[in-house]
Amino acid sequence: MNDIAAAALPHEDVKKRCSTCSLRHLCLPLGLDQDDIKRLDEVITQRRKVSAGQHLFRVGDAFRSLAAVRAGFFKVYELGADGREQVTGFQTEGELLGLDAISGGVHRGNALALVDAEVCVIPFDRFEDLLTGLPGLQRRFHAILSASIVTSQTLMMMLGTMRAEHRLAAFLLDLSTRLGARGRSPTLLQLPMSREDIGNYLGLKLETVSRVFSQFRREGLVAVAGRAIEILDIDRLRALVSGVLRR
Amino acid sequence: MNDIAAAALPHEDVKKRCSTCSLRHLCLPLGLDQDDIKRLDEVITQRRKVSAGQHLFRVGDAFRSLAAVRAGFFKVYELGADGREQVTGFQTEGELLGLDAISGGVHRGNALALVDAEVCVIPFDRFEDLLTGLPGLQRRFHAILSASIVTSQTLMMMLGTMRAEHRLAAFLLDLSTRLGARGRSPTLLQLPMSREDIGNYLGLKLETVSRVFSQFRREGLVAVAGRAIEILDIDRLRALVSGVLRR
DNA sequence: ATCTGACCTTGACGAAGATCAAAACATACC
DNA sequence: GGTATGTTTTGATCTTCGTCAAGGTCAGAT
Repeated sequence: MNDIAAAALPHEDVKKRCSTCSLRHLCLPLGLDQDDIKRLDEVITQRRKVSAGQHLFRVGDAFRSLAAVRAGFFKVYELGADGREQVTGFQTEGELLGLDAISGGVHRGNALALVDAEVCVIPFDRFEDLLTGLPGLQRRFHAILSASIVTSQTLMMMLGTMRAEHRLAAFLLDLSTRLGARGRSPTLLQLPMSREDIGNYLGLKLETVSRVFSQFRREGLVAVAGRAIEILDIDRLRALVSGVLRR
Repeated sequence: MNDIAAAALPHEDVKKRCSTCSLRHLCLPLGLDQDDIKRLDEVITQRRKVSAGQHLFRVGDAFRSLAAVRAGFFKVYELGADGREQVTGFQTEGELLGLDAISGGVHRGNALALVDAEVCVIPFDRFEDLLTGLPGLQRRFHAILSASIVTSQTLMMMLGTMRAEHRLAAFLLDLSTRLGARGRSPTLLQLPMSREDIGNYLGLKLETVSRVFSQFRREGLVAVAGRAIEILDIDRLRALVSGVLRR
């Protein structure tokens, strides 16, 4: 292979650019102009595949890069002093992993691929350097960090004030919205996580999650077939979350 | 008054600079060199007093500035669709308010002064401009945002997995640490918030908070006199949180 | 085809914490 | 001082969810 051939971008690489990525309206590049995205392309050059059941990172791993989910689904969870597990989030396409490790330089959670997944690697040092020259990207990054705080607070609200049925309803609606924004069906959900993972995320036991699913099924809110969930009455689910329906 | 006199900084203003602020080792300036802090001083020029019982901002207020708590104590809380309240945090000296409003441009929570308080106003546009020229400050700001995510996740863990006594113990220890870092007694706590606020923060009812306080008192962990709390056995409190003491 | 293991559902029971109620206590205001 | 008002403590009871246990379903391995 001669130099010119080596310099030419193989087909693979073209697809790996933010500029042409199908997720660019959801991910980091949202709202940036073409020039800024080109600069991003120079920094985000690496992709990494993570098979289902594999960890992308674990607690204590040194933090060098953020990861943007390109495909698949991750769960991020922490282990308490005595082994209690708390799932802090489920991340999918266009969402960032590792934000909590920026302070401290060490990963605080474990990121496990629930299905075969792929992430774009964002070397953080180079990324921070890039930010100083690109005010648009800086604003976008701060917005992402801030949105991540908002997400946590919403979950805190759920854990602190809601009953089991409200939590599960809110969970399904959130998932529905996020999948819808990614061009998937907002009513036909193929859950990548187990009842136990859901319960852990919502502060419930898996039996309770299962019971509430059954209750929703009896009430005609959803159809349940294992991890395949169909939302049948989204308005009533919404009413449940906003507390209009007390029972 | 002549020009020179006008240009000279009145005594008041000298005290209002980050460079000389007694909280600079806790607040935004942490880890910055003198030159960077001087640049901060140019942007953070305004202070605002907030009396006990007053709001610094409310849900829906336009977001223009972050606020750094200079003195006093705030509670930040959100109201759910049906009026459920969830306290998302208690902020004191050196801590920032309004981070969750960066994305969205609108405040997500209500910030209420629990005692007479004062904040330094950080106009966000000018602050973001400043960041692009000061990599050190940028790193510090990202660390603060990231740390805020970590704090939320810690609380999520508490709400999701811990029992009432563990939550209250963790709350007291957190407060003790933060007050200690601010040169106050880490064992003699004067709580600025009501039992209801504490309960709301921890996902408990005020009666439960009161009962757990009484239980701790009977067990010799703390002395309780209304809102004045003395931690008597910090080691046992710590053991409780880390799950060593199951009962 | 059947065995195996992981995951899900359902039931019975118990415990933690919420709710309801009343009294004690503190604080500010006449 | 005495009264009104808000906060905290404590008790009795009820609800929700967790725990324990058994059985069912499904996919992949043998």
